Amino acid sequence: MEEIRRTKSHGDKSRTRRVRISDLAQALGLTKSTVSRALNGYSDIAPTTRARVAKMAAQMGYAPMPYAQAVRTGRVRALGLVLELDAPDRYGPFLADFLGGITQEASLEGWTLTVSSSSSRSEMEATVTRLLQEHKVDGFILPRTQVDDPRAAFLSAKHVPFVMFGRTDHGRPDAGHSWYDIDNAGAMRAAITRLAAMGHRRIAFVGPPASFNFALLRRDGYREGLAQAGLAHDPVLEIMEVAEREEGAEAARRLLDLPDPPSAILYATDATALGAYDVARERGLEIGRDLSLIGYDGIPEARLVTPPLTTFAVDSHHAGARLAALLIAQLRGTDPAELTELVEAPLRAGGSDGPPRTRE
Amino acid sequence: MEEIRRTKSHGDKSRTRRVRISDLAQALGLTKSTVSRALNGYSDIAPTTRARVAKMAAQMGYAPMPYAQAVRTGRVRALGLVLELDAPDRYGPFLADFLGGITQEASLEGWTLTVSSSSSRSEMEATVTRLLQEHKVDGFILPRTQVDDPRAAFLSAKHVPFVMFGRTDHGRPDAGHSWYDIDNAGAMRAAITRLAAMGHRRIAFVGPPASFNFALLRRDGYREGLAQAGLAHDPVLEIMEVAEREEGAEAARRLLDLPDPPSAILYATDATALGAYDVARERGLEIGRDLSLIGYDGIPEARLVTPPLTTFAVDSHHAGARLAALLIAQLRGTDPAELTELVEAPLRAGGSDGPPRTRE
DNA sequence: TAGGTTTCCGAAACTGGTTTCGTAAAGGCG
DNA sequence: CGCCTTTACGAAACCAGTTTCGGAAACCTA
Repeated sequence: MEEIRRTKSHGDKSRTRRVRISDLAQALGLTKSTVSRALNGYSDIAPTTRARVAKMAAQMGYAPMPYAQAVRTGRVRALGLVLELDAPDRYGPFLADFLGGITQEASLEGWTLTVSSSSSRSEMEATVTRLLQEHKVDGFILPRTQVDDPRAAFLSAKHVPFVMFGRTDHGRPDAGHSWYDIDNAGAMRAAITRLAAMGHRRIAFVGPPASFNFALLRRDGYREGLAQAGLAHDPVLEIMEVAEREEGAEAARRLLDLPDPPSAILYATDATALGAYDVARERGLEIGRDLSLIGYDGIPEARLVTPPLTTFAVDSHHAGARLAALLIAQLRGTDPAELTELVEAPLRAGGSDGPPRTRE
Repeated sequence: MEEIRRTKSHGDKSRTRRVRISDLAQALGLTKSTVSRALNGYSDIAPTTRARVAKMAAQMGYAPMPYAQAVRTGRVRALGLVLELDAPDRYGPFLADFLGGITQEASLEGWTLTVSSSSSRSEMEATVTRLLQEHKVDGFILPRTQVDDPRAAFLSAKHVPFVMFGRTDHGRPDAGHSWYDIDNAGAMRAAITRLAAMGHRRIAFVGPPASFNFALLRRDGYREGLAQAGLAHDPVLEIMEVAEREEGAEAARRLLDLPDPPSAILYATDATALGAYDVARERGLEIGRDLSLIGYDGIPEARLVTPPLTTFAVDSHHAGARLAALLIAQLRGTDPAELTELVEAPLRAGGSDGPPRTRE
């Protein structure tokens, strides 16, 4: 660390000086305390004065410096996001959209996003603690909520506002947290309903490792869909622990080699569903006729295969935007228990599903 | 906007009060000005006093509040990153690693990362301007540098420190900017050298649209590699404008249907190289024997195919970390012209390349 | 019209730091 | 040993805001 001589060179502050609240006050013939209260909506300012101040502020391009405000208020208008580096799929191709959604929404309200990362729980706690201690963020967005999420417990204990992407406990009454979630089970039910309406009677399901919360939710939706459609649940047609494209292909081979193979396969993720395309090519099966497929996620590649994969298009951008909006509302005083949103993932029909070829 | 009554409720500040510089000063029997100067390395503090202060600060867990410092210094120890939402590939699977690299390095130095996004140039300028005006960041990291990048020009004009991922002008003397880059051309040369050493004489190249800067760089590397190996450059073997897996497959078909087909194909991106696997399966070709392939990027999926794709593993995490380090160094006063780094992408050998099958 | 309220603004304290400036004490020199 | 520098710290101003408090003027009411 280099020594600092008595007179520290200050860098050239040649950029035109920004307008401060005192400049604004002087221009208006008021004191800065009045201007501050006018701008912050205090009730002891005359409406006419408030309007004058607002107008002049806009005219002079005045914008308060959040850091200076933070010294007094403790709020910096910054949202925090902690990425988990040990996430096996690196958040796939969705991270950019997700971040875009958060930042665009935050930007509209004059907030910003501070991101950090951690590769273990202890590191996460250290990171969060530092961000809070340094007053760099006002609240957190938690992606990838798990059942009984340690982050939620940690932040709750510290009375730090946060919103979760995904609910921690399903069915049970909420713990008063704020969340945004996509109806995974509902999408799977809708897929089964769709396939059953087309005439499919044996529909298989291929899902990710059961350690993922969403894997269980989607599997439950599959089973519920079968029940709704009046179809029996055959355990042979349900394969879990499938994460990669190649594993998805392997699952398809096993299913098609059954004595009574399914006519349709519902994949819990697009990435694994693409493996079925490889198998279809191997075996000369026409997807959408000989074998129907439906995926989930809406990854870009799903549109590019032939025929395009029918899937549920998760809108990461929208998720990010809503999460930001929910957190900002909470930071402005809304009760977190009121800030919950459950949305449906819309179906994006490709050509990968159709009526089963009638056996003759 | 709701009215604020005269006495604003302040939220429950029940969390134990943080130690302030004045607490520290009192505990030491010094004034806060002395403590501040001791902590910031001023030369007019006795070494013994400095040590005493440092020790007590550690003991009491004192950490200055960056926002309060910022009011006076104008520096907030925050790096800015502007994502471009219109990037066609959404930064692929690399964004999480890249962000992880930046934030981990920044965190070590006590800095944080503020990200924002834009979907057009004017939006980018507005976003950057707001971040600067609000003093939310001290400098920027620019991903995806293009030739003659408008962002660099914009920030230069405002005298805002920044580092670029990728050089703007190659060959020409630098404009005094700071950058980090991966030697694209060098990797392609190395690939050709490797294939030539294995005995390949006709090596094709499949590259992305020429509007991408890196596409041209990699193509140049291919050509240089051929020249170094003493091989002729056959324009028929060079296919550009290929971005997706399916297009990569199509390119492979065209090349293999030539009267004198190549024995090896160098793909500028892994995603497109995977298309050649589909073609090999179609035609019963054994990859690594009948057809050699080398890719570039090191995407996760490249390890999972059979045989694994030989590729150049770009280390996004490292790139992020180094960019953060370069920017922080610049913000601490180092001349940006001295802060440049060119790294090689290391080869990650799979089994997709080998000696050509001898024609008989 | 006197007396009590309200309304509305200014003055000043405050936030948590940094930096300038002044000066007492210690050290160097002849 | 006296004078001139250094050394090392304290006092106070400062940064850009917010918030508390007090009081003059305007508004009611009787």
